Order: sequence, then structure tokens, then C-alpha cells
Amino acid sequence: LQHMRQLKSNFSGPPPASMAAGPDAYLQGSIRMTLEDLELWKTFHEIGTEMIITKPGRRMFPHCKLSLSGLIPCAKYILLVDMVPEDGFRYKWNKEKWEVAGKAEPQPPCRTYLHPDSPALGSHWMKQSVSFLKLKLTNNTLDQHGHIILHSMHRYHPRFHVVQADDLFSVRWSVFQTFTFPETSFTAVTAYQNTKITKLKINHNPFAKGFRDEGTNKKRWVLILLNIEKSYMKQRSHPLLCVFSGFCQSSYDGYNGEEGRLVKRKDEDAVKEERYSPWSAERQQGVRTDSPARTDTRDIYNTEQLVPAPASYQPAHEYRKSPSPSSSVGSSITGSGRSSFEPRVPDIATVPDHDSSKPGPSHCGPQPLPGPQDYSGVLNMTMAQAGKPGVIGHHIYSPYSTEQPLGQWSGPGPAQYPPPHPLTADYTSQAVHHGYHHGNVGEWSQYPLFSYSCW
DNA sequence: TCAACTTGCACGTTTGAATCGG
DNA sequence: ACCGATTCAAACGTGCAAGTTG
Repeated sequence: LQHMRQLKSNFSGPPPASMAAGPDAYLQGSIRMTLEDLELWKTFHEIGTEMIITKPGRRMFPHCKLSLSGLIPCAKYILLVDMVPEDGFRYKWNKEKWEVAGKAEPQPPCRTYLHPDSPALGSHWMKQSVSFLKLKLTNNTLDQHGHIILHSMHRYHPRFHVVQADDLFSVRWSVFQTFTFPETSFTAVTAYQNTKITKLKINHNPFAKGFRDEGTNKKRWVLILLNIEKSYMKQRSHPLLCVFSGFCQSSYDGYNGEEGRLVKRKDEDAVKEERYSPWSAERQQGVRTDSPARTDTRDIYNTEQLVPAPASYQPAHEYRKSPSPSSSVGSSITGSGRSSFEPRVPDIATVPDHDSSKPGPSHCGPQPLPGPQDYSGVLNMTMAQAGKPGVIGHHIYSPYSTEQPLGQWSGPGPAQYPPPHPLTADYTSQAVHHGYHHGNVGEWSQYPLFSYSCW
């Protein structure tokens, strides 16, 4: 509150669009972002979160839900999320563990999902948690719906961007800050590999309630009974109940009822016992695989330069000195472990179901701010009009030519991550946060907002 | 041959229109 | 005519399992 008052005192009304461009438009680093449902995320993360990707697009579960503070109540912000590869590897599920299965495939078109409420006042973002429920993941590289395109069997984590901007057109000149949460990293899959993840999803996702052990699923009952019969024929010496619960556990995660509950507990115990187990192979072997489930995962995040800019692993001060992508990238990402990727075309995801009931007019200033604007059309337009200057679209986020190696991002090699962060023990749900300015208007055309994930 | 992927299905939730009663 | 509560069906979101693909 005190912080908010301080902010308010420094701010006497809605800033003009140009103001947002100023590097000192507001107190840098004051924004706080917190991940909600942290315990749930942690539960998944400890087992090794998997997210289904499908052609038509699949929602995430758990979905990203955040709470924000430290925003200027009367200033407008845009919230964006994108997915960043964890590393340069492809994985496979082998004997209850994730293993490296080779080099990552060339990345699909980079997509950034715009929160449907964007742009909205800081007060709007802060008054309630911000949900990215409708964000969808797809493996369809030709996707026309604006879903975020990922590769199966690759690891990603979402990045959240808070941009102070009156509209999408001023994003480029705006201050924005980026946040990540270690717990939200996941492996994109077309079918669940780890049965523990499946069980967790079923138990926590309301849409999957039909697969829970409610005892109402006739189909399962039939199958369970069939299994009982089969098993009983096989092992006549076994008491029926033992056979029964055994099948429940292995085949259908039990059924409802007393036995089912026993089975469920058993599963939960198994989950606890095997925490981090999906990645244990690499740990045991001492092979660096950049697994987020590793105990030092947080260190990776805590030390990562999350500046969404050309030199994403470059110190921030270097940034301001030389914002030109061509001058900074080459030297910033080096190392023997790097892999090269094909150029990646970035793209802002459209918001097909743009919420028309977006935040209302400002309650802060005397002059009413423009009402909610539907930017989905703009985004669609820009996607179609790629090539026309002055419009957010492919050409802006991918202004790379061959002489601008910016488009080449390399996943850090196994040994490239910085040493463990000293605050590891004090790790909390607070996002790793980095802010920086797009203040250099002169170079804006070479300064893509989301170039970090484009290669 | 097999892992990865696709597709159709059953089951559940969500949502919005239609209906009803006060 | 208006408003709120209820009902209902369609749309949508799930994981599963069988089939397909490379």
C-alpha cells in the first residue's frame, strides 16, 4: 500500500502515450507478479509437468494465473505470454524417465499470446488475478487460430511480459518487464507419458472429472470387472479384494469406494516417493540436461537474463549501451554446447475470443480513457499485412536479414547455465523479473520486442 | 517394429438462450 | 415491462484407446 501511495504521488493522471516511452516513466522494477495455484504447479513440477498439444489447440492445465501489483493504477498495460524453449534438446520418455533424445528441432513460428483484456489499466490488472485460461498450445505449424506453436517432446516455460502501453501500436516504445516461474516449465507432448501426470490432471482438472474414480463410470466398471475376472482366473489363490485393488491401481487408477480410496492414497505416496524421478537419470549420471525438475532449476531461472531482446543473455547495462541487435547478439551467446536453429518467424497470437466485457473506462483521471479496443482485428490484419511498415506484425518482430544474426538463438549448452544462485534456499514463488526499456526510437525497427525467442 | 501422432468417443463443465414466476 | 432464478441444450474441454504414420 505504501508503495502504491508512493507511486500515486508520483503520478498525477494518465500518462500520454509518449510518456511511456521514457526510460524513467515510472519506477522501474516496482512491478510484482505472483503465480497463483502455486502448490498445484509445484505438484506437477515435481513430477515433471506435461502439456498436451493438439492440432486444434489445447488449453494448459494448470493454466497460468497471476496476480500483479506495483502497476500504476491509471496507466494502461498490455500483458503477453510466450513460450521459451528450456534447452536445445528433444526428449523421450523411457522407462519412467525423461531422456535426451537428440537435438531440438527447428523452432516453429514464434507466437506471443496477448491477454484478451489488453490493454487495460493497472487498476484492472491488480484488482483481480489475471488468468491465461484460454491460451492454447498446438503442434500445428500452420495454425491459423493464433495458438502458441510448440514441438512435441520439447521442454518449454512460459514467459510473461508486462508492457506499459496505451495500445498495441505503442508497445514498441514502451517499458516492459518479463517474468518467469520455475514451476511452470513443462514438456509438450501429444499424449501423456508419465501416468502420474495423467492422474494429477484427472484429479485436478474439472473437465477431466469424468475420468475420476467416482464409481459412476459404467464403462470402467465393466472393464474393472473384466479385469477381476481375468485376474481371478489367473491367480485363483489370491483373495478377490487384493486382485481388485491391484487392477484398479494399474489399469484405471482404481474405482470409487473404499478400495478406490486406498488405491488413491497409494498413488499419492508413489508420487511423493518419485519426486524428481522423471529426471533422475540425468542427475544420477551427472549429465546436464537442463531439466526443470532438477533441484537447481530455480537457479537457472534466477540467473537467466530474461530480457526479451536481442541479447537475451547479456547484462542489462550492455543492453542500454548497444541496443542494436546486430552489435550484441553474436557475442552474447556462445559456447560449445550451442546448437543452431533455423530462423524463426515471430508472430503475435491473435485472440479469437476477445472478451467484449473488458475493463471499463478509467476511474482515475478526469478525462475518460478510450474504451476497450478489439485488437484481434488489428492482429489479424497485421498478420495478413506482414511487410507494411508501422504495423505490428511479422515484419516488425522479424526484421532480420542474413547480416543480422539475431534470428539465431541458441539454447544454452548443458554446461552453460550460471552457477547456483545464492538465494536458492530462499526461493519463493516470486517471479524472476527483468525489466528494460524500448527507449531507442531511432532503432526501433531493428529492435524487435520478442526477438529473444526467434531464431 | 515401435514410438509418436491422430482421431473418434464418452463424460464432464461451461455458457448462453429460453422459460417461468414474482 | 422488468428482473432474477431456473432449465436446457449446444459448445467446449478432458483423457482414453484404437488406428495411423514415419
